[in-house]
Amino acid sequence: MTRSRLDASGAAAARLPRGLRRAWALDTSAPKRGPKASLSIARILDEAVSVADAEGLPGVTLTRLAEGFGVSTNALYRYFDSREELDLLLHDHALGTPQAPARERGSWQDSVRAWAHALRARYVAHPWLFDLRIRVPLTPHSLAWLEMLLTALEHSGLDDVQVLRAAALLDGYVRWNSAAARDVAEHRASAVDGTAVLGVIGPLLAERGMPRIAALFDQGLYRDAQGDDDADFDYGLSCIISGLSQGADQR
Amino acid sequence: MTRSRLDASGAAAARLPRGLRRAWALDTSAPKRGPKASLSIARILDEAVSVADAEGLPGVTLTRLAEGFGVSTNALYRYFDSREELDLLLHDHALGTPQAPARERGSWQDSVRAWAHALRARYVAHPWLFDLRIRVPLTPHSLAWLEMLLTALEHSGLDDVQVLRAAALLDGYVRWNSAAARDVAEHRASAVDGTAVLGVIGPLLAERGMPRIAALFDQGLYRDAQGDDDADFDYGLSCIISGLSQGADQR
DNA sequence: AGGATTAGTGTATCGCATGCACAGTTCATA
DNA sequence: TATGAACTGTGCATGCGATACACTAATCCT
Repeated sequence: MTRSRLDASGAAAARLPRGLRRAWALDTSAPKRGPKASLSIARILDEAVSVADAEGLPGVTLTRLAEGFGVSTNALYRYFDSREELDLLLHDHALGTPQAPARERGSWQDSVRAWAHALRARYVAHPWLFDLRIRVPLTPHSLAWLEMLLTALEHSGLDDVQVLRAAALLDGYVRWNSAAARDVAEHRASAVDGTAVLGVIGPLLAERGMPRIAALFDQGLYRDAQGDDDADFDYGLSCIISGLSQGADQR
Repeated sequence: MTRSRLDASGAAAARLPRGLRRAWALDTSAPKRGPKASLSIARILDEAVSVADAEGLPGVTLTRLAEGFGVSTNALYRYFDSREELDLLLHDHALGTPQAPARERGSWQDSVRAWAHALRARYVAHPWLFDLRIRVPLTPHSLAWLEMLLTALEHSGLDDVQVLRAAALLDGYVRWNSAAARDVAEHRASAVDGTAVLGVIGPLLAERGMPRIAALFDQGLYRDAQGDDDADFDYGLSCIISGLSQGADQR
């Protein structure tokens, strides 16, 4: 994979990290000599997604993937340069293409709401996405989702800077909320029996100057809140949208 | 560290994961026989924080810590059971005690704002906290911060369920925003020169059906936004608080 | 004094990413 | 049509981090 494999935009693209080049499909030309590749990055990513969906990200190991394909571990390095790059591609791959641009009819608030629910669905489908530590995902699908959000915000009346901030806020909310919901759900399912934990910590709270949390624990709010994930999500989303609307009005 | 080392609350506490027991200082009694410990979990945590502050979390390695103390790696296992437990304790340790309860005077909105800024300051001081993957931090300091937030929300007029949701929303916002700001800052600083990346990707965006992001890139909004972290943070915070206020009014 | 406890050491293992040299393929060109 | 450059995949080896285990040494209760 030398410079010669780069297409037209190659000159500048050469300065991009390999992962981004691959993510944007900037290395187009297929090799002309040598054996045909038995795999493809796409197949590898599909497999990785399957494994991750089934066993979580820790199950996604180069060794594991290679076994799945019946090749040696190092063979995979023909398709990406490092585990880190694989992670980046995996992230973008699992995120997928956002659904068609928000419907024209309806308020921008509704569009944003729809966007948020759609993105959330992706995270629910691939909860391990949060275990991938992708700092700044300048990848096609990531940005495509952002583009959709910007579209939804187009008639919000917010100025450019505000739109950017709103997008960051909304995107962050969806991700954060989804991650938190997943963590809590897992905790409930796996912990040393969540009840036992609360049973011990609850009483401690009052002793240690945390009466309000203690009260919440007593009321069982920490426990019974389960299943209300959707309602929780909508509540926060409404808050944010309502806050944004107000900001837009005040301009 | 057998059952005999547990204090009064020991019977029930025995079901708690070791890490939580230690975090809540439920194992109080000191050993009566044997050599004196040359270290303490507190010293280890202090050291770990120093290393993490200086070199990031990857620098925090059992080997590294042990070297710092001049003991063997395995000696550390006398103070915690696993790396995972160390991480939990480290998280709680670095979070620290929240400052005194929000001032009495002022609106609840101001209290919340102050709380958010205070927590954010902690994350700015220890950016590696986000690299620690603590799912559900039922630890003293974590809950202490939550308690402060609940205090601030006490006169918000929100009902119990809403307060819990508001707390999750605000807490999540601070964490998410701080993490994102850190990631972007790091990216700008270290990337293959952020400019080069944008220079290549920017033109691609228009070609690939993302005109709005392309426009943002053109305007340099992605680049120039730097340094506005505080303003960005306040904008989002205001949105949320304003949204919460509205919800409270409508009740 | 003696044994139970506990701290710290040394050695070894395991999982995982990864570097390197090499063998086997395939095709463009001389 | 031979020949070698361009490629794919293999085997072997290394390094790092966490962690198990067996052992020595210290300390104190009885």
